[in-house]
Amino acid sequence: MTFIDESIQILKRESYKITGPRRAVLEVLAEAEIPLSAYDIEEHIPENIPINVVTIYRVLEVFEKVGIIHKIHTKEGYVRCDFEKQKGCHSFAVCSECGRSKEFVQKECKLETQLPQKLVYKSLSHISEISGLCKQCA
Amino acid sequence: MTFIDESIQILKRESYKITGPRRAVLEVLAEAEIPLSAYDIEEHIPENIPINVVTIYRVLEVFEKVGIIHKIHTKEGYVRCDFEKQKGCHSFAVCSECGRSKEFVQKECKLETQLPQKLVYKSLSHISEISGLCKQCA
DNA sequence: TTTTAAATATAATAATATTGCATTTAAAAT
DNA sequence: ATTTTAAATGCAATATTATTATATTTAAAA
Ligand SMILES: [Mn+2]
Ligand SMILES: [Mn+2]
Ligand SMILES: [Zn+2]
Ligand SMILES: [Zn+2]
Repeated sequence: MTFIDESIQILKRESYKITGPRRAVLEVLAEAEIPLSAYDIEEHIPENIPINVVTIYRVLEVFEKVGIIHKIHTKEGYVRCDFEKQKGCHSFAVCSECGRSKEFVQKECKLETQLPQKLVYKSLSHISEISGLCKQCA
Repeated sequence: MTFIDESIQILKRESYKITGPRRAVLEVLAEAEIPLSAYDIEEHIPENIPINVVTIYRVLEVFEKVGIIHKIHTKEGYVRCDFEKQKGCHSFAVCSECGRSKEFVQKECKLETQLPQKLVYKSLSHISEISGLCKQCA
């Protein structure tokens, strides 16, 4: 199952329409090697079928909501979800130089359980990103 | 030792000048309850001694570099460092509603050691933020 | 007090994000 | 197939956030 096919399946299940702009953004993200911003994506869309950047912002909002993309905070961009790692903690290793990133699952994520009780935050979600140099940039 | 005094000490040790704008930003951050952006900080500076927002950007850059503030990625703002927790992993619990955040140390942060070897990222640093609702917002 | 590199202010520009509204369209209903 | 309609998009305007270049000021050392 490809990223695009699985994403379309999820969008349909969540009652979102499969539109040209959404397909186009999926195709860009499917090929991307690094996190992309809305404007980055706009630049990667084929010139013959341009898509307004406002639409891209709205598409990304939906994609993130249904869980087919992740925001990489240390690079201010989005990457496709690695669906094989869907069950875990959605942690990322991000190259501080070029931005290449890989999702990985922590066998035993103690983060939420180690949250001191006195902070009284009722945990809802968490992000973990490790920055470093990838093979190419090292 | 207050946040301001300890920060000034660190800035001097790193050979940065102690200027009016830097003191003013320290004072704002010392009082802040939530992460503040450069423009947020500008608004909190006393009207009689306004500071250009460009300067605030540059001040924040220095402050982050010397380790007296942290960027909260889930809220796009900065908070003062809790120096008592300097040795740990600089993890944060952040209220998704109001932004109130608290630094905390994971007794045993396995994040970097659990990074799969095949990712070949040579780890340099990492961020961990837990989102949830604080006492007031819950 | 003088000197000087560092820091700041100002102005301009760039980059990123949001809003309201008219128009188009995917998908369901007929 | 055709019609229907809520959802999605395009467009224009605006808002917000961030960066750059350069002249001026200033903290701290000499
Ligand atoms: Mn994931
Ligand atoms: Mn810290
Ligand atoms: Zn790299
Ligand atoms: Zn709160």
